[in-house]
Amino acid sequence: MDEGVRQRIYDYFAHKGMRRTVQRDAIIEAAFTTTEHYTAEELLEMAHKIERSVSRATVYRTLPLLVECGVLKELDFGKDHKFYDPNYIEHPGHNHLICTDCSRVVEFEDRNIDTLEDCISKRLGFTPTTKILRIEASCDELLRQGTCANRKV
Amino acid sequence: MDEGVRQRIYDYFAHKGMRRTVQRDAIIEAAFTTTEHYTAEELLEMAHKIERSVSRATVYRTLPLLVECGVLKELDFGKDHKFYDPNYIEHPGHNHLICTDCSRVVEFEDRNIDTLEDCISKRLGFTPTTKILRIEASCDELLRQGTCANRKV
DNA sequence: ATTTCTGCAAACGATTTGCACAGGG
DNA sequence: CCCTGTGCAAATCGTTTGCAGAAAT
Repeated sequence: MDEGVRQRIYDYFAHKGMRRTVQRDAIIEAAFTTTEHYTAEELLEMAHKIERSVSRATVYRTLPLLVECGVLKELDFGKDHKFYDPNYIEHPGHNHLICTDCSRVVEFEDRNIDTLEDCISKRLGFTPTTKILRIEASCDELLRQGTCANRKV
Repeated sequence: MDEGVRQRIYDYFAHKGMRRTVQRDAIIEAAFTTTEHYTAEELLEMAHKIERSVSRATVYRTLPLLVECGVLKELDFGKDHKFYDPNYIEHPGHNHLICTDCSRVVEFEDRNIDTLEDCISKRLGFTPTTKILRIEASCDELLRQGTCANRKV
């Protein structure tokens, strides 16, 4: 995982008078050795492989801290459970397109959308702090060829 | 409430072989006599004033039907509970800006955003079905004058 | 020694569901 | 009559929390 991120987390924890523990280390390690989105449950599973003593409670207690500290982004896909996105630090402005056919999530950035969002906010008398754009869409390839290759972009 | 909406709901219900009941009538009435967003619990409270016999279960059973039928939109503000938006039929493309200072929700439409979202989707090889844009923002007026008038736009 | 952390299991809160009865067609 | 709709209360499920012991500083 990126050492800058690790340092940022430790600094944040230290700043809050929080201690370093094997459980938290394992959770942090697990949280940033993937670029995929995950749920709390999935993170527990990943952290558990690194350190057997990690419990569900500690995962749930650590996740909000990572979000607070700005290294992890909480996502709301309209499902019952939340998702967490470790790619947020590298691509802070990225958005999500979810394929309604295969549930694949495509991340994308667009400077024009960003600018437009800022303009609209300003016009309404606000300064944006968080902008969430989620597009649900059907796969054109599936429509044309009857098969969704689930290809990486 | 709008009679076209009412008719659309009854047609949809009839089409599904569903019956008309005082409880559902009360829920529908309550759902469209406001232009505000509400939670299932709040809708129960409103429907309850119209017809005392409406129960929580029936509200929860009716809400998805109204969403399915396209007259109500389910919103995800990242809170624990869902919100429902009765303004969706009149302004299908509208988006939400949430004030982080006073929690007020401002609805807005923007043709440029719409077009841009379609273009991006196409470029990625998809056809958008649902586009959700949510902006969280701080109030400029509050910043300048130290007070947020919570004014209507 | 002092304070934060931990796992466990119980609690939580919004939503869903099984059931037996009520009521629309 | 038949079949759908209902309220109630219990169940569900992701997440949170109280607690007593464990570990970090």
